[in-house]
Amino acid sequence: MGPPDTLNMTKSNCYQEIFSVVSRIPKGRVATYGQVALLAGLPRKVRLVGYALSAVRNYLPIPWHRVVNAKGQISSRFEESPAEELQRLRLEDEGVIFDARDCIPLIHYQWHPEQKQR
DNA sequence: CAATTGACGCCCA
DNA sequence: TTGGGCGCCAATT
Repeated sequence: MGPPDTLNMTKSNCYQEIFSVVSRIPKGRVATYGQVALLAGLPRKVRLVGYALSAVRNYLPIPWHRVVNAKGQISSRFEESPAEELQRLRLEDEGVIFDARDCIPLIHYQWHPEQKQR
């Protein structure tokens, strides 16, 4: 079971695009699922983003924790998952502050890829 | 091959 | 303001 450093579980270009976008989110910033879908060129396939992220493995260098829903909250998994807690811890570790309603003020933390780094 | 399932987002009551 | 419902469509079973 060679731990692949490549996304060998990726079976489509959709996933590649999604992971590519997520990988560009800077530390300490967040992007919404809809935003990622848009940037990946998949305007209405918002749910596919969440689907793709669920396939991400821990050893893969993808900052999946920087993707939150449109309200700025950490999206609930199917069932209560430690991943949700981990996501919050990672974000706080990057300097993201949650408000009293467990929301991340997108007005302040949302990523704005002004110029595509090329 | 057909049905079900999502780590969502938007609309409307 | 908040909650419920529906649309999206690839992936999975």
